[in-house]
Amino acid sequence: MLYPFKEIEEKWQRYWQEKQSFKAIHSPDKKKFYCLEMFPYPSGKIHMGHVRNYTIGDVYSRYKWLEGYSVLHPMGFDAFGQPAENAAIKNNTKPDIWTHKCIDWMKIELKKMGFSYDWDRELSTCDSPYYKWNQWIFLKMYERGLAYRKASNVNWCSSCQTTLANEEVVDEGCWRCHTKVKQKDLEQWFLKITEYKERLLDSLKQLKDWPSRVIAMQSNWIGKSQGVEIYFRCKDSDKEITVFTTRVDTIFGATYVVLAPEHPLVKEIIKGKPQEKEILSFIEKVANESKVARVKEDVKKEGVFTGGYCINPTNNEVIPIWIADYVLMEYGTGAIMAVPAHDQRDFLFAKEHSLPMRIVIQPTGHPSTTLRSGSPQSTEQMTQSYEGDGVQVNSGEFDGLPNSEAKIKIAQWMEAQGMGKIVTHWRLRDWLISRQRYWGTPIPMIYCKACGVVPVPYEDLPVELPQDAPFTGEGGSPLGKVKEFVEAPCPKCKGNARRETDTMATFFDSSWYFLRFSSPHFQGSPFNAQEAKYWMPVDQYIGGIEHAILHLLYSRFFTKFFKDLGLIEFDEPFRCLLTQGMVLKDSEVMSKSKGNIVDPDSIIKEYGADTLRLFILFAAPPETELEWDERGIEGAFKFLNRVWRIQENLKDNAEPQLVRILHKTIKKVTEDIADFKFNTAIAGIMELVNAIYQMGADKEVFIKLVLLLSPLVPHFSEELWEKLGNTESILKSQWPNYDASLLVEEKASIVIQVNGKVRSKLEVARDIVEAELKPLVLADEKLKAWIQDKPVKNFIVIPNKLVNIVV
RNA sequence: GGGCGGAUGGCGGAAUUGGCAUACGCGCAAGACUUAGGAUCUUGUGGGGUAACCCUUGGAGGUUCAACUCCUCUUCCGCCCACCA
Repeated sequence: MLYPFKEIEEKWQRYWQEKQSFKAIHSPDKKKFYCLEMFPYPSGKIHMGHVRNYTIGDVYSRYKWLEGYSVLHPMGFDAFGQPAENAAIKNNTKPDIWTHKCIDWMKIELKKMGFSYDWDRELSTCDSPYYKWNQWIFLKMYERGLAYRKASNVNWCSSCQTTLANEEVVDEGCWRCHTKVKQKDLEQWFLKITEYKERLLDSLKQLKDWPSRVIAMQSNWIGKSQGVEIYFRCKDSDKEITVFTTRVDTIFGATYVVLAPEHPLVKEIIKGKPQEKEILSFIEKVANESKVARVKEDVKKEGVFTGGYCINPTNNEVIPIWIADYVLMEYGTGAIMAVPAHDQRDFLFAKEHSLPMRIVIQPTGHPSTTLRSGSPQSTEQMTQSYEGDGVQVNSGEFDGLPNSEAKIKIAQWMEAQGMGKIVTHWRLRDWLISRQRYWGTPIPMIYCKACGVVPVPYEDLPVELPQDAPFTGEGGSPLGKVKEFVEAPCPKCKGNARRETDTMATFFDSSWYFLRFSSPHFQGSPFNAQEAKYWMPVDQYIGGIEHAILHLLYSRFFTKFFKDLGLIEFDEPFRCLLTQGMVLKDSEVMSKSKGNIVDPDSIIKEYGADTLRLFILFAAPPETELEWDERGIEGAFKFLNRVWRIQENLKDNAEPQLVRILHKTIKKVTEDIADFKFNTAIAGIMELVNAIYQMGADKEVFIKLVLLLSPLVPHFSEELWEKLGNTESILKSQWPNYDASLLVEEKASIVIQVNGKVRSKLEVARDIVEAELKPLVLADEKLKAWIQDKPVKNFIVIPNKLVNIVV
């Protein structure tokens, strides 16, 4: 009764493997399509998120195969990283062995889903033929000054015993284990991604087929803001305080200056002042505060007066210098000019400490502005700051100008007078890649007492990761404890030297793997330029939104770097991007801690991979969250059985009406799959199946139905395809075309509205002219009651669709 | 606070971009077949009303012959960024 999914799936998985059905072939005469899903971390088990991600990519790849493209659809493993070390400690094994075992398990599960990967191109980032090129890339970056070492205050996770990039700090905690991050000084390797900031921002414009929110997130992360740096001379010394502002139009309203507590000038300013002691204790207090607490909105802005004064260069006014916790050393210059009348934080602070304020932007007469701002005429009346637009007042020669105009004029004037400088500020920081971990790519550098920092020569690559290292889980780089690794001759003077014992952040590994897939076994360079030229860029990239910033930004950075090396001619790696939604159960993310995980393997056992694929595709559009529903799985399974039974009752000839529906379905499914609307594509196929149950299908219709299903439920379709008498795989067939002439019906069903409400329907000849249609409509009995004897004011006709009679 | 995205039956979700709201599936109900049904097939299924009809896409207005779709205001939810100067 039920279709034998188990035998079918095993049979076709074996067939595809034996026939190498998904081998990507570089054929210059054919259009290529590179479909890539973000490769997984080999934890050993695939979860529903993987299943969803990879099913989407698989359907698209198979569809492209049938459309005649030469398809590259590879899979690999992002295999370096901490869990392998933790597992090594816990299970007393080696990270290498543990990881490869996990990869093997995962491959078995991926194969059980019937994904169309070219397994000959498989790669793992933890294998030296791959990470050798990480080292090569690092050396190239070093040569060009893009990799550099710097002692710096770094984010430190005491649980993972490692440094973290700013991007890896989430809510002040480690992105992996959520332990609170501390600050620590260490010599670290950085990549100068900031050198590419303008290009990374500008070429976002090229990415027309990326989700707009990913573009926005990247753009915010790069954080370009234009403004002016203003120099405030201190009153009693030759020191200068530089502040950054994006609102230079409010400069005449600056009534005090605020420094971050950590600002280097603070100590000098307060020296010898009566308040010195009090201020130092305030600074201490802020330093001990967690950043989370400091940033909390409801917390009062705290600050103290330094006793010092400085001079506003635009009007020579002497204004006090304060210190406050709401000014951050990490942003801008660590100092601000405070304009309480036009900045809400400054406003609250000024009220609290009875500091003066001055209005310099007066809302214009425009009612909406006035109403919303409350348009106070004096500072006493103000209950909040006014941050909107208006005209300049109390601003010297700039009075009367609209502030948007004044902003530019004041900036230019100040620059000309040497009071300040027009600058562009960026939020993007250089990328810290050093990790005090074992399971990663060794950074190919040697420290020699005589020669200093010496790069490992290219011919000595790879610097292999030693098999054995002590894992205690306690501080420092495990590699530092492996004597044979650490001790190395200096490449320059051949004297005794030490290797770098830190490894690279794993985001390095994943920043170029998509290029390696074009020629995964190539020996001469990270990838074969000819192959990359044919296959790249990735035509469709699919993965989770959680990688919207880091992974995608780094990959874009590396691609631009490769272009600068002359290895490729494009500078954006991913043409189209799809970010799939998460899989939820009971409206919550599936996770171990919540204990609501549904194991794909158990679903495959009970219903088969095709049913799982079909459910996941049908339950929601790919970009939205997907609510797991056991009954939905059963529905998908029932549908496949319903299709399976059709073959038992094929007729000799299909009715013309069914053929018409078939062609409509082909059109719909083609368009929907091309647009990733798998849910409606499947709904369309279900309608066709319902029509077949009504009218009965012949073999021709059934063949087309199976073809339409084949990207979605491949094993099922291959089996039916074979039963239909085909001797070759359905993959060798072609995506069906539809006959446009069959889509046009002879009759048109017209909806008739009276005053915009549907009152009747009418079957008329297609493309009937209005003159003929009108009397037919007006003769309709059902309309009589609605029209009565009222005069027809308007008679609106939408051809072949609708008539609206206005009375 | 800033940015982006949402809100449609009991549930997941459709709606050719301004033209029949609720396609398709789940669920539910009835019937057929059956020794049996948690299988299969058929039919029904937004709400109210005996009915004619009326109401319905978070809420309030507006534009239009016609609004889930466009505009204004508003409420709630999700995600990302954030004392960003």
